[in-house]
Amino acid sequence: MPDSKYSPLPPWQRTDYCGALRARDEGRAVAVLGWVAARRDHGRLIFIDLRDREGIVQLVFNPEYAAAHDVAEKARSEYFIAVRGKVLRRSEGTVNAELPTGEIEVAVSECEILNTSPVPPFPIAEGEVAAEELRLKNRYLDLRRPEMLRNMRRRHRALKAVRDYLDENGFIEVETPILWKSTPEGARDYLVPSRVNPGRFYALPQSPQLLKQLLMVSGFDRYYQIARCFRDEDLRANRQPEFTQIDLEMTCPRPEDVMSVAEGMIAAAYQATLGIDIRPPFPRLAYAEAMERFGSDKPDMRFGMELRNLTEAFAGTAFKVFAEVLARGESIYAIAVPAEHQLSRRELDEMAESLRSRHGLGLAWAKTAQEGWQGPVAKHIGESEKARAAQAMALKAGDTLLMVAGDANKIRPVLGDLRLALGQKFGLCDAEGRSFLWVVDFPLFEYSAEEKRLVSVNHPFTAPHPDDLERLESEPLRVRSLAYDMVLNGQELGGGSIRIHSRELQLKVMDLLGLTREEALDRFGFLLDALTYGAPPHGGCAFGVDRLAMVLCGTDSIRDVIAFPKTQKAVDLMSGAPSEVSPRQLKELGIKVTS
RNA sequence: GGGGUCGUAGUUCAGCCCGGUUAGAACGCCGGCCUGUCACGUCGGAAGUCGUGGGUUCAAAUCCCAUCGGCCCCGCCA
Repeated sequence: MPDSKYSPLPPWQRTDYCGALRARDEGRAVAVLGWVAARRDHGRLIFIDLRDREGIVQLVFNPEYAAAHDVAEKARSEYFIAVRGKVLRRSEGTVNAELPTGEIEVAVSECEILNTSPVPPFPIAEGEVAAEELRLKNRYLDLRRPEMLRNMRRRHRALKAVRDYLDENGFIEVETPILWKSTPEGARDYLVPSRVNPGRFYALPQSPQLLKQLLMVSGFDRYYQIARCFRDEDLRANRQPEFTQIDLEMTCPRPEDVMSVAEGMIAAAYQATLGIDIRPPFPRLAYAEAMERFGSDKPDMRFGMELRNLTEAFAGTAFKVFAEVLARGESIYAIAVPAEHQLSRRELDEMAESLRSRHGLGLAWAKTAQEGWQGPVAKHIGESEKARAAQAMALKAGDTLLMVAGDANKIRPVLGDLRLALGQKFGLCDAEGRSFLWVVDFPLFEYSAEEKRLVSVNHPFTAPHPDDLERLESEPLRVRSLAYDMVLNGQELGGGSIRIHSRELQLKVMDLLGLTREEALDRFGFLLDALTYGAPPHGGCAFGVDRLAMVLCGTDSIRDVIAFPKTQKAVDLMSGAPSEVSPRQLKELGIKVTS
């Protein structure tokens, strides 16, 4: 008698998923197949909780069916078994209200073990979380856990909704190459050697940016793709070397048109996954205002504690530290911690020390009270300045004022980080809160001190704001772009821009970025040529699928929404990738490994 | 490249500061008993390279150094 374990075909087909059985199925003869989640052996009566992707159902093995009962005695956790039996309504008092299937059970008449299992390296159950290293080494088991299955299904639902939405709005899904051209600007590329062209390399795309622009030149009018993107940079809790973007592009849109499509898309994803009704349009906030009020281009607006500019309030101050900064034409910004959230002297000192060591900035703090300001700097600050500051900040007695002096572009982000840290510390961020917004009017360029040249804030193909075109050469740093980022709770979900569709303007921007004509033609000649052939105005956006899935699943780790993620050292613990390859493979590729 | 943190039965963790008994607990696992459990119960049992290497010491899970790995962060991510 051959062991059923070796038969590639199950003895019978399932009629129902375990987790889908309900009281309405009472009396039906059913067949279910699944994994043993738990076994309770009462000697004569045996109960097995059988799990499949839809949930758990209780099986009852009665000694009357001796053969099935014998098999059940041998069954262990995570064995894969097939049973046939009858759905029975549970008697009064044995109903399990915790389970969706708890009103019924399957009385088993036939049972076969289709495969056995060693004791799993960690429990496969709701609410049990093992060390992540173990989970990643045994990812196929980790994915058996209901939470992970739920996350992956929610991700699927979101993408399905996005696809349906974009299809309904006339977008055509087009696949673009994974093996493509290295365009060294931005993140490091993953390179793939070409055997047929020794010494040459493909690059995996950091995004399909240029390809989708070319599709607009081709006349697709509206394109989208669920695109895998690759960036060889260090990993973070929300960053993997390969990730997925919803990439879309349209012909002749205004920024509002792209934003409106994106809002509808996100709303569709929320509706499909969580049944939550998101109501666009989202507020628009200019970059300059975001920096001024929140010290961030992706502000978390679930709470206040906004930055205020106190430069005016301290004009003519006798406080030396501030006076020196003001003399240099720099600024003083502050945030006020409301009286209901008190910081200890020690916490304030630690905060100051952290600012000093990480940014070389001093923190001037003062606690306000009826009898005046308290703190190390209080006595150096004049009463009229205090009054002006109090008015500017709308201070109440008991508030703590945190002030930083220096170059506005440097200190505002520092205060912005401080604001976020305090918001977290005091639990001001409502976990259920959803604060969507668009940040618009980004600058086109910023100055890179490291490279001593202008660099693109977004990417080199972003169109300048038409109102600022005449400043392009004279004051490039004051030119805004037609770019927009969607921000949710302080995290960038996606962003995009209207692109440059004129060869001349594109060459001018590349020139300002320090690219020579030759370099521009060498790297981007195909794009520049394409633009000459009646390229229509176009623009679009890209959204991070993984980050969206994180938000929808309520997790802080991107690895919880990716089936087979990599560790912080970019290793796949399950397969061992990246691994060494044979000398023969290397030789064929003309590659010599030197380290 | 840098900073922080964790690594002890299959699992989750305690023990580490202040070195000294046979390294403990819970869950899981194995065996016996058990016909209404669902975290079944009950009786018994097995189970450890204290990440690895070196050093200090009469003696190291414990102190020191190095190293490997997981995680978080800075740099990096147009």
